[in-house]
Amino acid sequence: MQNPNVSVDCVVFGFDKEKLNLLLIEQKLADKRKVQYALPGDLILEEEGLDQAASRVLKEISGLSGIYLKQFEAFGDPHRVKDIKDLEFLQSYRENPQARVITIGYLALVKMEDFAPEASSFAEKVFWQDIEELPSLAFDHDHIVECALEKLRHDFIREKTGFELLPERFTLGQVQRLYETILGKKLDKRNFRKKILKEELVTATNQKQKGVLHKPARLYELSDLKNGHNP
Amino acid sequence: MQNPNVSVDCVVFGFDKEKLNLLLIEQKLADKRKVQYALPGDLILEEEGLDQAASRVLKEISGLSGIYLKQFEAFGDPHRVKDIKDLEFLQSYRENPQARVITIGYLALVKMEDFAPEASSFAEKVFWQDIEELPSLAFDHDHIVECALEKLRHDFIREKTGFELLPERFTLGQVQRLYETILGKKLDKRNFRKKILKEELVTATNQKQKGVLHKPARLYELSDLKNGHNP
DNA sequence: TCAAAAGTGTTAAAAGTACACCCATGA
DNA sequence: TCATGGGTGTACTTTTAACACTTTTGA
Repeated sequence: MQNPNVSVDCVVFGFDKEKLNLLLIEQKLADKRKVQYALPGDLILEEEGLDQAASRVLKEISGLSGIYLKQFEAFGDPHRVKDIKDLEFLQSYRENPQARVITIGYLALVKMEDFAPEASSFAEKVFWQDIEELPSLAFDHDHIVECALEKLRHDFIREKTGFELLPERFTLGQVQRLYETILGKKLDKRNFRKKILKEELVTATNQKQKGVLHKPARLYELSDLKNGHNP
Repeated sequence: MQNPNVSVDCVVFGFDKEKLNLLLIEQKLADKRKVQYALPGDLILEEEGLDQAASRVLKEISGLSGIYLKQFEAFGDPHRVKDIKDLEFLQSYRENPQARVITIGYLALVKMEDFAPEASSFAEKVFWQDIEELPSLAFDHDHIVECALEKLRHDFIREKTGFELLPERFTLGQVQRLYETILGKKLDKRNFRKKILKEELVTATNQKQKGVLHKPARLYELSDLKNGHNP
């Protein structure tokens, strides 16, 4: 049974070696000529925890599972539903379409290639969207995404996290590009390398890249240390 | 009209020049021989935002207003209500005593002397309690308080906040004791002074303490800078 | 004259920042 | 032979951490 007043919304960022993308759904609307984009999210069930709800909802809507979602903020503006389109959508899919809903925002960051979303439930489509080119979203989802991005960058800087976005073996250049993508700014190559090697989160292997049209880079892997305590 | 599923709980820390205290209520129970302590908190109203609800609830229960409350986390374990006493309490004060409630935690830090709480609503008493000697609390409030403390310390370290806890004019020793109280550890006097003076958040006055039984300290006040953009 | 907190500098280590050239590869 | 990203070191600045003695007051 659904709780009519509390939902979760999942802000799932995907990294594809170059850009940050956001997982969005296209809502199924009665009038097929209209389109509306939104975050994957839905009401929680009476008997589940919030974290659990976030995982379930994400899976039901997009097919994605095994993603570590972290709660980041609750949104409870009484007028979160801003648009006539939002109301139409709610009328199709909610027992109490006019009930006030407080939503709990969840955040994740994944390797895009590992997750191929497939639409189901009330999602017509599910897809990755470059965050530089986001469309306007339903409800207050624009605002939720903004808050999530801020939180992501803030956390990224101080936790030594994010290596799970890289392939099993990776070059330091790839790591640097990951950091640059997420933080949205350029970093100095030599200083970056010095720092990351000192932290000993990565270990050099004897392998090198092949088939690249430049000097092949040494491949690294996660140190055992770091491999141990990922969330 | 109350929303049966969403509440706010306020974790209000008070600083009294020496110790950190927590604002607690003693719940009114039908059986007067039983006592139960809890955070000030209640269901939100259908037409109010979350921040608004937190302020209202705190005021209704404790009489305190004008406190800057910041959301820090949502708690939604389906079995948050752990105790028979909790149920008794809910039966007295809630229309749907068995409804599942998700609560949004709010955090504040104030100068204790500025706020003299007065119990009303379902609070028998409201009082400041030294956080070193907290009793066990109702629902999952122990857990909420733990999370709040962690958040408080984390934020305190990096935002240059907390000066609002000091008197209008204060000594650097007082500032240091404030930091030590909140962070829960000793700091080096010389390094602390160097740092705080460099940041230029405080300005020396020509006044000195009087009537103290040691060398009187110079008094400082907030710089105009800092006075401007407090939340 | 004593107790109690105020006040004050130096040094060493660590961390951060800026910066420019050669290298190995496949096309 | 060229375009491309890989790879490397040094000098400077800033930040942090450790540490001990003298001063002023009221009791």
